[in-house]
Amino acid sequence: MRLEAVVGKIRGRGYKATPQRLAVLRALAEEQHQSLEEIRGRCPEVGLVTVYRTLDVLSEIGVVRRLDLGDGPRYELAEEHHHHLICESCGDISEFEECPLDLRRLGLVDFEVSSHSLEIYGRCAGCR
Amino acid sequence: MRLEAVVGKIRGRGYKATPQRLAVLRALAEEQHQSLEEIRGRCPEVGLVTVYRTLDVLSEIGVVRRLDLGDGPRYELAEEHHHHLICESCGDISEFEECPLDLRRLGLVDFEVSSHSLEIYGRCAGCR
DNA sequence: TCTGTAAATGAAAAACTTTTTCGATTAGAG
DNA sequence: CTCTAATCGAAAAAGTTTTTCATTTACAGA
Repeated sequence: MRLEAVVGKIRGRGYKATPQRLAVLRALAEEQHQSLEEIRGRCPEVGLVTVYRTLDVLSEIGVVRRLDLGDGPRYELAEEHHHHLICESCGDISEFEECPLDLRRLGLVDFEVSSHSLEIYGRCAGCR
Repeated sequence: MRLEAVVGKIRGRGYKATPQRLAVLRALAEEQHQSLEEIRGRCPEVGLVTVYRTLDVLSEIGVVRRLDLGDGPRYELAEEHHHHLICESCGDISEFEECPLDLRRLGLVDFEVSSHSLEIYGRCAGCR
């Protein structure tokens, strides 16, 4: 999703497209699954509180996804659906798009699924 | 896993089976995926710091699993492999054992999988 | 383009959560 | 029964996130 489109989404929800929000968005676009400090490092001109608030707003409108991969919260642009592969040895996080999930197999008759998350833990090639 | 077996595991790793640890274990046995405060409420005689330390020890020896389901850390006895169904409306968490996952489909040639977690979010029957 | 106003910002403080420190206590091996 | 390393609890420290509030600003409407 281009920045322009996100700006439209922000305004459409009655929020303002401030320079700070754009700076955070640009920071998020540089790399997926960043911690708060990593994001901050990419837009040091934005105050800490504003980064927190911006991530809240962007999550609320569905532009950002908050992750919990075991080591504190991480954030990423919610572009395409994907999952994470986490190396427990070096901490490296990578992504994969294929979703090896067959929800029909579960037979969730009374539950209306809106999303799911899948994380795979193990040792990456480099660490083996 | 019976309490007795866990005690053996604790001692086998060089840790001591203290009354506080047993109290935390009993609290964990009462309900899955509890928050720290819920656990504390079930064993108020154990100091806060000791609960944290006990959860660390029990996680280290594989008796406890720490979860991140979006609302702060939760802990549960790592008995059988299972996943979570989270209602985004009322916050209710339930479990399911069937694992609708086919890891072979992913073709993770260089990654040695040790575990995985899967969470399904949506609206439960009662909230629809 | 200008204006008015609700929304947003930043800094400081508050509120929470988790970890560290350290002196006192205790499980459990011998 | 004794001894000692492990553990405990309370207080303090450290770290994280939220709230408060006075000031600034985006942007809709004139």
